[in-house]
Amino acid sequence: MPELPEVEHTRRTLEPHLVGRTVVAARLLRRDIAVAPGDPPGGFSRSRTRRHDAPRRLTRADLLAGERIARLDRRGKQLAIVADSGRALLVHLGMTGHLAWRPPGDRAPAPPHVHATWTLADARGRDAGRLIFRDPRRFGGLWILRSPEDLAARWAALGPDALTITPHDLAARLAATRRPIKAALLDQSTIAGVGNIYADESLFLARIHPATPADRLTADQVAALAAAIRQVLHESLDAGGSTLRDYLDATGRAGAYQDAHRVYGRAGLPCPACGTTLLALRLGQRTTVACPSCQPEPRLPRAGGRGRRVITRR
DNA sequence: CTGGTCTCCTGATCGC
DNA sequence: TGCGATCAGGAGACCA
Repeated sequence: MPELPEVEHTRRTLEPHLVGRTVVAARLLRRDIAVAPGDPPGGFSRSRTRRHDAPRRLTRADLLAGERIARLDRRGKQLAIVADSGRALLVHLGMTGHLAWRPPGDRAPAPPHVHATWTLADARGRDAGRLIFRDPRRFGGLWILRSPEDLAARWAALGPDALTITPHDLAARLAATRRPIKAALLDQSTIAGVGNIYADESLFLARIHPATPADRLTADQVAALAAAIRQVLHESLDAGGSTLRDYLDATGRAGAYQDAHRVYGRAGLPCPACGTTLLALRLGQRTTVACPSCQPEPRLPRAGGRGRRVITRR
């Protein structure tokens, strides 16, 4: 669900309620949403072949119980809750994950699919509410990190953050791959934070066809794309993110950027720039919407004289 | 190595 | 109204 703007907006709405607070109790209601050091890659329950591996035991401190929260960091779509001790919890929201802060004395019944909760206290030990992690579809999860080095190691696998991407950095990443630009943008090791919505929105603004091989973009196109990515992400952040179905920030408010989408979810409707009917394509297993007029198909030399269609119309 | 496909899971929506 | 098929904002595993 959430891409960079939604995660960053969650971070900002969570920050005043978490930083400086102490976790007095943590509850993990489903062990299989947490990944600890020593668990198989991706989590003990997330790999079919290793499904039956025994989970490692978790300590109270692994879930930050007894720890004071120093700050909230974000890289791409990942949010890190970092304690004074250097321990951290890395949160992936996946498609339907949600972090919510509930005030002290909140009596609302717990919704279904809550997988973890943290009880907070302020510096004087008074009740400071609770943090709740909910994720119906369970594509998200928690990564337990025991040191700043653990966090640095995980983030080393991510590309540069999309919110501040420069043409220079983007060009370097894109030159290394022949995949369609849309697929490259969705790969978090290329650039961190762009998902299906903002990939389509950025490519439209930059007037680039989503099937264009990444290494064939001109310098001008890469510069336009970097600017478009930053623009779209900032616009969305200013609007509190996009709420298609599930997304709410940490205080329960929906975003408004879905009303400003130029192409995402608008196949069959007129292009906002030229009026041509927007087309839906299937690219990298993901629905992709583009304007056939504003984003013309790249002219490619046919390797060996045999053309191969990269795009399938739906 | 690279890049394409499958899969994990729940729930909303649509067509019949 | 009921029911099955299809589709979702992500990303790791697996395969050629």
